[in-house]
Amino acid sequence: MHGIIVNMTLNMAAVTVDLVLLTIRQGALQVLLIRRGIPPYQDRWALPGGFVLDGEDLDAAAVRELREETGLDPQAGHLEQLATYGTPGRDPRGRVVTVAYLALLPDLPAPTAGSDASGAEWRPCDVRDLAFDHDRILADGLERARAKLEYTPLATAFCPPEFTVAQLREVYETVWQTTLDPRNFHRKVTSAEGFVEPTGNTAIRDRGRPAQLYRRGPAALLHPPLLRPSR
Amino acid sequence: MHGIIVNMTLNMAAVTVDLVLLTIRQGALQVLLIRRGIPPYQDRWALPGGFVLDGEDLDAAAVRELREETGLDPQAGHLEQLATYGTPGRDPRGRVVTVAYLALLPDLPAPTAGSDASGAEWRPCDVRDLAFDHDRILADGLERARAKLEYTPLATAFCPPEFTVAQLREVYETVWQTTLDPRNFHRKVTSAEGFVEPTGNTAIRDRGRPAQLYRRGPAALLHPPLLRPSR
DNA sequence: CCAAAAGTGTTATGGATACACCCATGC
DNA sequence: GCATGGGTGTATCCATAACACTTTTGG
Repeated sequence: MHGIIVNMTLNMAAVTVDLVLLTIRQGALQVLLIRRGIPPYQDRWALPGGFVLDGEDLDAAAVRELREETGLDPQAGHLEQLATYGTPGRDPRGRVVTVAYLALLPDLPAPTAGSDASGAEWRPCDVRDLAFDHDRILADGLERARAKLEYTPLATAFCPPEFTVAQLREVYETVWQTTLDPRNFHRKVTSAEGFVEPTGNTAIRDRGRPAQLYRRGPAALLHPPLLRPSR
Repeated sequence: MHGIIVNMTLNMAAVTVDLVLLTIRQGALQVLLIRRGIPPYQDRWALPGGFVLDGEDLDAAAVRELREETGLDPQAGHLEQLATYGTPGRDPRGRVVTVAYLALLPDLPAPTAGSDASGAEWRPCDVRDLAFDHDRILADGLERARAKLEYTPLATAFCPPEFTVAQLREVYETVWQTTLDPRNFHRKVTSAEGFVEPTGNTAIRDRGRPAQLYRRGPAALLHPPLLRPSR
């Protein structure tokens, strides 16, 4: 049994979590990035992340990093494991295996308040030339987010606790880079079982008819799904 | 820079890959398991797996383990990363982070031929009480497989190079534990762009009309998808 | 009244289901 | 011919897309 432990030490790696934190700000899908202050990849943008601590679960490490970077609870949005990246040489300092997590978050009222890492910034999600293999991780996260909006109610994770159907539609339009018919969208959303629940309140508007406010419903899957056009 | 390496050593973990190898044998969905010969979990069934070698990519480690266990190329079926499990204490010997892979494989003509691990056996996929957290990993793999049959052509990964529509239907019926209308299934499969291609050959049958043989088509996604009944 | 945005009704279309029916083989 | 499984045609239903239309507000 102890022989196994000795063997293990031959194949050890540092384990990190990296976060793809997505939000919708200024009408665009944005990702939280850190400007690296030290080599390797000094002065380059990178996904926030850090080491998994001794005795810490992977999910817990992701939640901790999320809190440190945004001050948010995962409850306010959505956090899930994305994929794991461990190609030798992905980190020039040695063997580092990183477990990437994807988070969908509402636009923060306090912009990056409580942020541990000064130098964190929301950037449009079409950035390139990130540090390490973070271009690839970001691309995988974006594709996962786009796909999940189809068959889950996770678009609500981008919204504040109360939101209008139009706000929810803007989420879909922003993430998918399309336009959707407001009338048909309204019907689909309000008739999909457990997607949204009316709060009874109405939104105040500059002009036009006030909109009903909704909160996220209990459904985990959308029936029927909302499919991307042109597929 | 070297200071970082020193910090890293505080958070090192052994990294393994574990495989959820699924196939359809004797009309049932089965998973390849190993009977453990040593502690911990001696004499318990476990998913096959092993350490990621020095300088070896995660995917490469999964492919290597697949070859060692089944003698198969991933090309014969389908292999993809499933998820990563690193809860402290999941392995009593120390901190072990495992990257799980999911493979869908045709029924092997040579039963476990070329297998490195004697003691490997195909078992019905409803087994319980596996070693470590392998119950959970297997459950995640099964759910992933069931979901993927809906919107990808991966059911063909369970089939030999040439197969009939009825064989393909049996895959769906076995994985989803339902029955499907043979007539409607035939139409959906043959009309879904790029799902299957006729080879021109026909299958020899004991009785009844001979069936056309097909091979897998080039499509990566099914349009339209094949949805599970009763959702 | 007008503009603007929310929300409803209506029709046409395409996929899914259910099932009647025909086809090709072994016996 | 008969049994058996492969494969096609067709009616009905339901979700969608397109869009005319009504409602509710601010100015």
